[in-house]
Amino acid sequence: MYTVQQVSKMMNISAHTLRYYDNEGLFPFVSRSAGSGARVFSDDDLQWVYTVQCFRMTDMPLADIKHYIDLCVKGDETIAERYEIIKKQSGIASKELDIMQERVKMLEKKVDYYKALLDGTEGEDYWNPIYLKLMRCLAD
Amino acid sequence: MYTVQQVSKMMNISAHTLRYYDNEGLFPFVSRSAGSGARVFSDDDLQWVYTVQCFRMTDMPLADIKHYIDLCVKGDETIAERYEIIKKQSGIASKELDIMQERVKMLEKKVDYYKALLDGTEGEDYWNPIYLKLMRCLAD
DNA sequence: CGCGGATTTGGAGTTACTCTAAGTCAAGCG
DNA sequence: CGCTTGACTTAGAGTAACTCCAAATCCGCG
Repeated sequence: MYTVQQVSKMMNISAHTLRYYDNEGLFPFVSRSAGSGARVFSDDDLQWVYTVQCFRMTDMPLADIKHYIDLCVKGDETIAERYEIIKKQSGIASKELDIMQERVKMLEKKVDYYKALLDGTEGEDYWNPIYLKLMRCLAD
Repeated sequence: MYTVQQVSKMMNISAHTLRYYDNEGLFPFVSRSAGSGARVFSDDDLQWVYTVQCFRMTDMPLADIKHYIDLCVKGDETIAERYEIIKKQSGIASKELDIMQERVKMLEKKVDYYKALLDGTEGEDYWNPIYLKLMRCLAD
């Protein structure tokens, strides 16, 4: 069992945001401590936190995530709809990942370029080859 | 030369956002058409758009991006500071990329699991192995 | 010359945090 | 036992980055 603070550190998310998510109904099973009513996260609850993080990664709206979680709570008759949601989101995420990979590569090229400049060894122009790649990548 | 709308399609960013960025001073060299004052993007300007996208990817604040761009405009005496900014951001981006890769993998596991459920072939539990990986990944 | 379509602007609205303030509770210590 | 410290609670204000809307302007075509 974990406090908000512990989950915050473990999952790399602010305690504020965890409470906010809980208030929005994104953690349907988080219980409370007897005395002060402090949130108590179980190991299973960590799975919910991680699921929300996976969905949020690609800027899926909280309202849509809440809809998914409500479906989970409802039971087995919602499995088909949940499947569609996850499949769609997985596709979006995979595309975003490709774009992110390109951009990280670009940043690394930029680092190399500047490093060469500072060393006085006049690095090669990093723009042209990347530019072409970029246009190809975005022409879909 | 491109209009806001064309750049929007090419770079996969909304026309609204492009104007917003320009108003915030993130595109220092975008010129305007003679009559109506419409924005005119050159090929070089596309590089600025892409640079902003690379930085924004990891939620770098617009104010910080503007600072970097102001440094670029200032000239060669700011190269050392620009190098530090890009190096730092590149590191952040690379770490984020790793996290994103984990999460995309998780979503794909989830898709497989649901697909097996729907096919009636009762897929294996996807949580435990991923859970361990997650804890290892986030324990740094 | 007038109309459609795209652009401009300023400003209002929205989402998802992010923080502040005021209060509650439990543990440790003289 | 009472006090302090620190982590928790809530409601609500504030912020960043869009996101959209309304009204005005401009360009090309019939």
